Amino acid sequence: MVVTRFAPSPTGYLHIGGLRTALFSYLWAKKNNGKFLLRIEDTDKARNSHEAAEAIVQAFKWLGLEHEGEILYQSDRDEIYAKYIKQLLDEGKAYKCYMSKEELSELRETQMANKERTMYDGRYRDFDGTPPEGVEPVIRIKAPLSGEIIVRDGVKGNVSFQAKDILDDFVIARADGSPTYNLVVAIDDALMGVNEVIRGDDHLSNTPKQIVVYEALGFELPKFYHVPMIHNSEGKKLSKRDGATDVMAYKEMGYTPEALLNFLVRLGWSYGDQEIFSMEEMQELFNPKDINKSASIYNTDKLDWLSAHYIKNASNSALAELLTEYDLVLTSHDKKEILLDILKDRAKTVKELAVLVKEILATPTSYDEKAVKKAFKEDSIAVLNAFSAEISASEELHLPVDYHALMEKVVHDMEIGFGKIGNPLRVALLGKMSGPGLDSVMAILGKKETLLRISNAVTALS
RNA sequence: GGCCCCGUCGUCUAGCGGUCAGGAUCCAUGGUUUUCAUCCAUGUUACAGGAGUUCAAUUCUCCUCGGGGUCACCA
Repeated sequence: MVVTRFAPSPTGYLHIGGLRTALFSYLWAKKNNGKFLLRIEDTDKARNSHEAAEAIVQAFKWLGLEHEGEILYQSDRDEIYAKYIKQLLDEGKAYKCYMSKEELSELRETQMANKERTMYDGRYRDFDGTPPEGVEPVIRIKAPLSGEIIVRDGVKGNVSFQAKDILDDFVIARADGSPTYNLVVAIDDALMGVNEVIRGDDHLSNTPKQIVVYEALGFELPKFYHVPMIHNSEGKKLSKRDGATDVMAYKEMGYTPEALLNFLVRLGWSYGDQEIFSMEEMQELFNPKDINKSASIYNTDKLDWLSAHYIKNASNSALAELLTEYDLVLTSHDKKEILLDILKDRAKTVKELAVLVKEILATPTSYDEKAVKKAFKEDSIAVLNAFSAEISASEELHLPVDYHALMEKVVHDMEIGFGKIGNPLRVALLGKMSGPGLDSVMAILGKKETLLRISNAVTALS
């Protein structure tokens, strides 16, 4: 069984990059009928992690991603870590180091002055004398100091590190006894049964250290997949400074989960030439072996296109449901079907759709100056009045075709081009030059409102 | 700086020794439309550079260059 996890450190909200690795992990678990777990990495107790976890859960909920079981908090697991620290100590695989912070930084300075790699020198590795007074020891693990560590990575291939280049006896427990990251990830992943780790490739260089922990503890190594970073337009790691990185901001902007997820799944992953993926297809087709090796730049052009695509292809009832978020409760009285039919291929986001709906439903209170200038010629008032008269005289006006017939009649009777009625009528009905088909607009507005808008315009623009 | 990763159109990507280097997006043009949007069609734009290996390299190897990540008693 494939068990994956998402293990954010609590930064307050779910980040767009975090969401992508979460999505990859989720999809891979689902594809294999496995489990997708959630763990909060809050060994730093200063932060309010439960609030952050709540924000993450909210975002997952919006997106329809579900994690299995309870959320694990590392801050609740001190005894577990303590137990393993003790085990390593007892087995002689870790030891207490009494080096003070001052001594440590002194060592670093010397090493830097000599242009050497800064590393712990192992001075307490085999210490059995009397510890110095007044120093609370940290606990360091005995790391191999020579040889090779190979990270077998499903994305990058086998990456080999030389122990002498990167390792030293790193700290696994601070002076206050609290465990450090490289220890707890290994322990938690092992204990949670996580056997496929999908995470950002900024963790690749940490992986050898975690392998040291896995091996010291006798745990089986998971399969690693290190997915490339998402960069900003400057080519740097995407950060909070880069604008909309909070996933929930996309909800605010009017994007739907299906659009956002589809956008994200194609960032760094591909399946031939396919661009559109439903949630079902993602679960069916996703495979981490197809993840790209290189970083990608965050650019939301395609998100807009996808979002427009999904709105265009959504059912009217689904759209109406989405619109309730914008205080729009459409009833059949608003000719909901016609309204959404003509508007849904004009909006990139639900938010835009809401604006378009409101614009049509609201009686214009002003007329765009340029549009008036362009659309209103000498005979425009006469044409509008003639059209008005036709409407008033008609009993059965329901469908767009009914109104269209009247427009054609006026065009024919007055021997004018279609533009002669279309342009001024558009300004009268909508206050501007652009918009959906007028016959549909009038069918939505109904006879009474149509007449009102025409007479308003005639009065205002005569 | 050490170590590690990466390098195909502006962007997301396909490619896994022989392709007119494909798709999508963006942009531009044309068509459809009374307008705008949609839609359709067309077009511009890419293998970072240099050595090898090979009959043949975008593809394999090495070097250079460029970008990124990481080097904590942060995660």
